Amino acid sequence: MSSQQSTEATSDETGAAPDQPAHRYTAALASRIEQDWQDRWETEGTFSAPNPAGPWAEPEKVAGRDKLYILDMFPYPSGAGLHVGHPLGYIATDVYGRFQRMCGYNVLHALGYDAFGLPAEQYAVQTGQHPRKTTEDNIVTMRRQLRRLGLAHDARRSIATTDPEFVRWTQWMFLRIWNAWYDTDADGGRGRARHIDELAAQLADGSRPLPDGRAWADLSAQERYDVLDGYRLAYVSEEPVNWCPGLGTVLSNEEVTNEGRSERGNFPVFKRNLRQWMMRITAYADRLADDLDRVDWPEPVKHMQRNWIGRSHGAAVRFGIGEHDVEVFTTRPDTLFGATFVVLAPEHDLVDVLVPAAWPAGTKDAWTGGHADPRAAVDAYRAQAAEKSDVERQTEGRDKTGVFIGAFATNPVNGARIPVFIADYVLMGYGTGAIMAVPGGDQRDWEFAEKFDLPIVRTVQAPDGWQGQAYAGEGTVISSANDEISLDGLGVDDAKSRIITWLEGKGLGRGTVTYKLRDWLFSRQRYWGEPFPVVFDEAGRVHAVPDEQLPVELPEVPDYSPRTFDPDDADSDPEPPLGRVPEWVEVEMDLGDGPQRYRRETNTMPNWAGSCWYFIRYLDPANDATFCDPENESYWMGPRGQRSDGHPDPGGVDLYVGGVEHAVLHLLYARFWQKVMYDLGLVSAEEPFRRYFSQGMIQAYAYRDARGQVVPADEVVELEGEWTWEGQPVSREHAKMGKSLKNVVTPDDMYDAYGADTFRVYEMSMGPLDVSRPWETRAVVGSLRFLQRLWRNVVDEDTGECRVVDAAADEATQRALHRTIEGVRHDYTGLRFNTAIAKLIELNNVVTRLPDVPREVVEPMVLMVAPVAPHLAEELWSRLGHTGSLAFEAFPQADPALLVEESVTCVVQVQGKVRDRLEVAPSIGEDELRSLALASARVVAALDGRDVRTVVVRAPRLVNIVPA
RNA sequence: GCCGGGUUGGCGGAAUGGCAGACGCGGCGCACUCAAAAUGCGCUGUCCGAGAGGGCGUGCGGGUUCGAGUCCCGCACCCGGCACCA
Repeated sequence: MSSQQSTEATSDETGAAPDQPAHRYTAALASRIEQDWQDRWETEGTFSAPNPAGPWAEPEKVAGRDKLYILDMFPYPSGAGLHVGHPLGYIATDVYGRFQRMCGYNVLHALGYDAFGLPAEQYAVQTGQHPRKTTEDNIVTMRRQLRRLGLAHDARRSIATTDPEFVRWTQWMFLRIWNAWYDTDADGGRGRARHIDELAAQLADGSRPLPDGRAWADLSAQERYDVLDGYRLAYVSEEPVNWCPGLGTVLSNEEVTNEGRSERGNFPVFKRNLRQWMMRITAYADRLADDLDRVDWPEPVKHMQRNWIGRSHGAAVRFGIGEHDVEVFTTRPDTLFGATFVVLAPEHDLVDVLVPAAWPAGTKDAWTGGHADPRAAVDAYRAQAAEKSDVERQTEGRDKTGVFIGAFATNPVNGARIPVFIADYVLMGYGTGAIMAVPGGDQRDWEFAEKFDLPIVRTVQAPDGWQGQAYAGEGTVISSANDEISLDGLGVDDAKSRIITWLEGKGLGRGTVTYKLRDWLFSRQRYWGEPFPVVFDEAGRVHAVPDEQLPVELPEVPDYSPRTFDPDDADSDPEPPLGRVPEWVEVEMDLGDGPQRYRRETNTMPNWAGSCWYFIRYLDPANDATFCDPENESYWMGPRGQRSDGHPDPGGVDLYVGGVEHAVLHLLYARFWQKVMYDLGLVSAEEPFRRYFSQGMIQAYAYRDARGQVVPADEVVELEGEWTWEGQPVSREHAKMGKSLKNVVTPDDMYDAYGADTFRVYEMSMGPLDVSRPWETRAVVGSLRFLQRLWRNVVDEDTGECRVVDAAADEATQRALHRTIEGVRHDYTGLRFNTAIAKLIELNNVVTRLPDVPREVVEPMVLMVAPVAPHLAEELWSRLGHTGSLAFEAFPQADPALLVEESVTCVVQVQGKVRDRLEVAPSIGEDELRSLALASARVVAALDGRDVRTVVVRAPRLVNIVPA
């Protein structure tokens, strides 16, 4: 802020610069007004939203009004505090909420904190400070910063995911999910989650057969447990993860370098199966994909979710390998005749069974990786593959690697004997972990075939002039026939269904649906998260902690870091921080069959857990009997009949605003969680977010000197188009705002130099809400000037008196006012705040030019400004003689009679180029306009004697004359 | 690599397939002032022209259309996500 402050600071200190008018709208005055109104809103409870039921029920305020539930993605309370990028979405939802409140809605808007997470834990590791302390301190700081923004939130509803009462219900919901299974037959085949006891009952009475055909009565307790466990929506399983013994933690792919080492510490990382909690989100794949049709979300975000779920129809085909079978998954069964080898994921179970003792005759040298026998080749290749991340393995264009495993498969359609490879471009996590390679139709297979000298057969006719290698497009099928079936001459789709029918008839395969979506890995080896509300008995079976004992709270630990191991010890097992507190882990409980010893789960839940349902808790945060009274839940989130497109409304939050970086994971997890709760009858909304809007990011410039060192952005000056710091030239780059880039600007800087209202107006006028843009402090003054001019139109700067007159406004001004009302309503409704503000500035500029300021114009203008600059508007509203807050005043309505224009400008083009403009009546007819245009001297000159071929008339705005 | 998005004056941006650059920042000029600041008024895409006026212009290459920033095809660059950062 240093560069601006020289002038602003003096006025701040003295209240007003010596020769400035006493009642000018300065940052100092703005701050006084803002804090006064914030105090008043707080004492009067202006923005406390009434509930229909429970302790905050105010039925008389709920009756007769529509409700509107507005939500922001809640922040992580970071120790770095807020920068000017964070409030963007909060301001936008606040403007929208204030606008809709003035339009008569009962608006609910609150903000909580997503307070579990790694940064507080890492800080704890470094300093020994308990994460709860750090987190609470940070929340206090953020609350203070946010209060100065003047957000119309119901502060009673602000909760943190770390609050014991919140954790209690998160754990309670986890147990409901654990105690549920997905009945794929329910609801006409759409499927629905049901209580696990209903499954046990079906298995017991025989209405649902056991997978292996045995009778329920014949099973041991352990066997019954295992069967049910295989159905639960939350389950424990061995899953491949990036295990880093040197750090003692599992890492995300992002934290693993291309060399297969940890980004932090540069330790080796091993791909290993570890025991993890999982959520069976895949059971919901179809509903998660289908129900996107029922929500009002940006199309690109729906697209990303559909791609993430990745539903594809294909076939599972059995290839015989000796006496074994391997099932491959393909989306292109029509290309089966072109399959010239089989590739398994290196981790595939069958590999060990299939590997022979020696290379078979005819093995090419290139296939062996230089190893003397297949076993050695496979082991070496697996070790190499284990060091790569999934992203890296799939990178196209990367040199294909793999090794022959010494076995041959039989292509079921033509009996061809084709070699079996393992290669890391095939992933265990997708399909069956095995593919039939069709180099003629798949570029990755083509590259592999070329490298390993394997045959290439085209089965789809590529278009004329095809220059590429593999052809994956539409076309006519060729070279695809045996004694029983021919696909030749068919299109791709027909060939697919024909071959699937044939495979099913022969028992060689079946049509399938597969998904890219994988089950959700739900456990973390961390301290600062929700403990799992379960215990394990001596047989390793899971038992729920009884509801009345919730929440299971985190114990104090001697050390917040996990146990670390010899960096090369791939076989070590993670020991999370909770594992180091034996007196917490070992517990004696009576779960119905007498006191017994149990072990607690030492993993914790991921950060996502709380964010899957926090918005439901806002509705009824003081309720200690249940997570939310059903009457409150259905009032704020319940479905409301049909959507305009005919789909049934799924219910949910009315407007959710947040960063597009959450467009896939957070939104998908929350949708899954919501659907489980819906299926179990716990909530009435089938989707959490009826409407979602993704906001852009505020970026900032960062500057580096010649050595590449970051220099403080606020000390960089522009000299003749060059950026310099202390006289040295520096380079500029687009970046995020962050301490390490020395380019942070905070809301507090803005409050001090301009006031909160100016800051709000600037953030909203920078551009459309969904577009990212760089922050530029020196442009903020434009918003201050706008508010100053508005202030000056109402208040005499010298006397402080109201200078508004009661005489009527002239007609042109009235027209301008009503055009503005119409436009601003439209823009606010569509979240186009930047253009709304532009229209308000234009209107204010019209008023500024008038000799007297008429009340009938300035009052609606103040009301229209109120959503973006609420404190200033409240102050002006009271100076205009009103008592009480304007928060519930009706938003102005345009008079249709004043919206029709007296005359319009008609553009006359010759061949699309503007040559003349005519002022005409809005009602002018086509023929009259055509004659007028053809008579124009400029048009005649532009035609330069050429004949007229066509005249396009779009009365009253445009005529386009096309010469011969 | 895969999925999604973007590219318009010196800068942020505006524009239901119909006047490109609303509004704001910055810059220039004028008024007020002893002066400066503040405020008000005017100009400000670019090139040619004294002017009237004209040529060119929305990342690059093509296409559709009476007419394209906007629609279609191809390309370049930048941003977001890729499942244990949140």
